[in-house]
Amino acid sequence: MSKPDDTNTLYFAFFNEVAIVSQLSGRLLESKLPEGFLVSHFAVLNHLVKLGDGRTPLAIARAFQVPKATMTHTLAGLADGGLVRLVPNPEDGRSKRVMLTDKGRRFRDQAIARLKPELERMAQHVDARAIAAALPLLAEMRSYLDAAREE
Amino acid sequence: MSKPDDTNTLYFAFFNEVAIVSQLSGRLLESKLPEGFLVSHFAVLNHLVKLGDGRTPLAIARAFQVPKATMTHTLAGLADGGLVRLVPNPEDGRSKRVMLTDKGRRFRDQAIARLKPELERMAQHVDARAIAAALPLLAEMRSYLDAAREE
DNA sequence: TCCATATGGTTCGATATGGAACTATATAGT
DNA sequence: ACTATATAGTTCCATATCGAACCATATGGA
Repeated sequence: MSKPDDTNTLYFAFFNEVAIVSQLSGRLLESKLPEGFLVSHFAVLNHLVKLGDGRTPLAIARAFQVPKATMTHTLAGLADGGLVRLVPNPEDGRSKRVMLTDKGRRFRDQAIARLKPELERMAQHVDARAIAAALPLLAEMRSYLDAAREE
Repeated sequence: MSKPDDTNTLYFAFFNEVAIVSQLSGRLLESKLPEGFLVSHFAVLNHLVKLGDGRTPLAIARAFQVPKATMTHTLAGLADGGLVRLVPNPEDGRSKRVMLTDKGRRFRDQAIARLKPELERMAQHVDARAIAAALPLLAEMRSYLDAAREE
């Protein structure tokens, strides 16, 4: 039961914190990756490991809510490094499928290994249960923003 | 009491959601700003309105956790648009103070006004109380990451 | 007072980002 | 079959980002 202005302030504060956490966590992760690799590279590899490869560039772009031009570039970087292979999609001549290479899997595993101590330290300061509790809200907000975007 | 691997997964999921919400909210805000203005511009103006102007570029950079080179550029954009003025800092010859202009205040007010309907719709789908409940966690995570960064 | 070092800010350069225009293929309607 | 439209992906371009090197001023010894 707050006044509208307070509500605005609340949402602004929320988005502000989200932006800063995103900023800082990205930098932290990047500092653990080999020179020249970005969060986006890791995120895509991780996505493919977790959900399976063979997805199309567009599907991946949508999963991360980035423009497809951005994903083209990210995938090119991964392909340059031999971490994924782009193969034609037999089911659709316009499209491609993104396949993980062994090197890509190893890269992802190594990044996680290098991050592990960091996360363990983090878990001692920021309670995992609180993280778990906040996840549904973030997912809800994501899905709302995603829907709002297309209107 | 979960296994370490699950904990890793949890934190990754959290940061992933945070990154996407940051991405989407930024785009949404930007779509309400005049051509050529970015979230970073709005964020700085809002910061100055809320906490008072006269701060130094470096102080603002730290508040948003961006490199100082980035803030130099953001402030240059704002100054170009006449939304802030950069004046010498009488207390420190190396430094400057960032002053809001009337135009800057109006710009910020208008952006908020244009965003208002959006936020009201949002509040009907994503409960303000959940937002309020999640804020402390985000702040805690921010502050942890911030501290971890400097080690 | 001088020097060493630290700090605020800018410049430079290399790269990521994302919108718009484009190409190629697919699908739907006639 | 033919045309119109939609969709996957790339290319192009303008701009944001950020690390590193740099300049100017400040501060703290000796």
